[in-house]
Amino acid sequence: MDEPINIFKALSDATRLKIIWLLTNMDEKICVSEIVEVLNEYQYNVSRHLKILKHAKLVEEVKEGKWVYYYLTPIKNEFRQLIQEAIKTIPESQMNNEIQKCKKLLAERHK
Amino acid sequence: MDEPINIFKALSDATRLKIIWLLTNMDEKICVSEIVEVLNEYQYNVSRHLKILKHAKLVEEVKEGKWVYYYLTPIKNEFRQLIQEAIKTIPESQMNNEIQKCKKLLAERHK
DNA sequence: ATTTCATATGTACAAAAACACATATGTTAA
DNA sequence: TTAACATATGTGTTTTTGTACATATGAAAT
Repeated sequence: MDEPINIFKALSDATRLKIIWLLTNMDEKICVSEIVEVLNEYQYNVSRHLKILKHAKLVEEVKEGKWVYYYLTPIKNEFRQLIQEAIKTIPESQMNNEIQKCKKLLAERHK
Repeated sequence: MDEPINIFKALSDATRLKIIWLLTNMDEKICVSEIVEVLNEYQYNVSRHLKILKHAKLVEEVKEGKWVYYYLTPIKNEFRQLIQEAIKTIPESQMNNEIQKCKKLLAERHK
């Protein structure tokens, strides 16, 4: 019962849900400063929210030089699977311009 | 974005998740006093939690004499559908004895 | 009509969560 | 080695959420 509650709690905040939504839809790992820019949120808040998501085992991190990249924890149970699918159904339109912003950022990154 | 957040928030409390879990697994409408007895929670707390679930549009109510029965709001979108399925995967074992208690109660009701 | 039962809610308080500012840590670049 | 950058965290404050007690409302039973 605790695992689902922690997951629901982690997803019940706009910033955190947006982060998960981004990771889900970008299908790529994203670093803190990119999230900060895309969501237009303070860096310290993003870091704190990421910590909560990590604690709920929704994301994991990998350090590369100065950057810390976050990505969705690989799915290992049906509950997580269904939650992920539910998040996928949240339409892009509800993310306003965040998604375009993020796409642009990631595109530049690959140059 | 708000609808999913409200749903996640509604489900991120043990009492509320248990109520939804019961309604999901009993597949029957349940009245407040039954929930109170099964979950061994104060009546006023159960009422308040039900109000939050109603506000998140997860449940609806129907009044029958002295009793108010609550039931899952009929599913009308994919998001809700997937969330419901996710809740279904939460194993009975994690509900301790609540489920047996509830089955007993409902059985007696039909006599 | 009064009591009893089922449910809801006002109010006060406590606990938890979110936020802001400053600052620390660690890494790369100059 | 110093400066600049990326990220994390300590601390204080505000906001939100959950809980408890008392009480209100409304329906059924006596």
